[in-house]
Amino acid sequence: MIGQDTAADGCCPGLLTAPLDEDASVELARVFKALGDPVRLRLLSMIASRAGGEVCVCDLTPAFELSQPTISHHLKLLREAGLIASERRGTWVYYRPLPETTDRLAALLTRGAAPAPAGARA
Amino acid sequence: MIGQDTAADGCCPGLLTAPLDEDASVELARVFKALGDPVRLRLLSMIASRAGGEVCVCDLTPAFELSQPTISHHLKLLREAGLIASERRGTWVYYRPLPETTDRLAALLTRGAAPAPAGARA
DNA sequence: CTCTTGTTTCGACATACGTCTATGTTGACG
DNA sequence: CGTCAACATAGACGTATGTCGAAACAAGAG
Repeated sequence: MIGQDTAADGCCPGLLTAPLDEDASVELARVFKALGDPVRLRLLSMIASRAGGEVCVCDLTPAFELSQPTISHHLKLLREAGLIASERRGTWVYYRPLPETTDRLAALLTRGAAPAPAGARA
Repeated sequence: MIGQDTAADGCCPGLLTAPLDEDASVELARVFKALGDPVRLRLLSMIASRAGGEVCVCDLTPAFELSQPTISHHLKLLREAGLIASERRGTWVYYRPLPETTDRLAALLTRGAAPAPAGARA
């Protein structure tokens, strides 16, 4: 839901080398804003550290002193930012990381990155 | 102003491999929150693209359709997040990037980074 | 079908955030 | 000293965000 298909993305040259297009800044800010909360940061971290497997909400909730709806709300924001994905299996919902998005951010924040040389838009 | 000297930082193992300490998440969220606004993202981008030199506010303000105090406010947030630094020279104030912070973020978002193998704290 | 458990959605509310105008502060120049 | 220009700060205002409790939804068990 970020910029996987927005052609005017300007994602690749990196944030630190070119002045960053206005549309791109809006898209990008959406993702950074999703990371701009301690709870969401910890949630993402907990989910991503299980790089192969998934985590169900029932495992995440007790780690915080917050109500279950609040955790669910934060997970929704992370999902809408394209940072995680969810899948329901039986009674439980399992969350897993979407590394492409964090990879993209890491590349953007890396100096002189220019990660995708030729039109590697996919 | 982020975590250059907070010992309980946990900055190094990377966000995606270990569950991320609670204090660290607060510090880190502060930086991401600073990036979670299109205007600040563009400001940082404009400043960082002058990697060697500086930019004065008078060059930044006209690029946006916002009042000068608003730009000043955003610059202050970026400064408090440790992403940029400012220096007054005569009438003008020049801003320059602080790459250490963005480097740190990039490392945190990189999978399997683990840049500091053994207890390389500081 | 009903009941129980896990999860999401819905309103409501307090606080934080982005923006503005007005005012201060700092330095250059007569 | 007075005035002007560049930035910063202060206060105000509307909107967004984080949180909750209550209710709705989904799926398995009896």
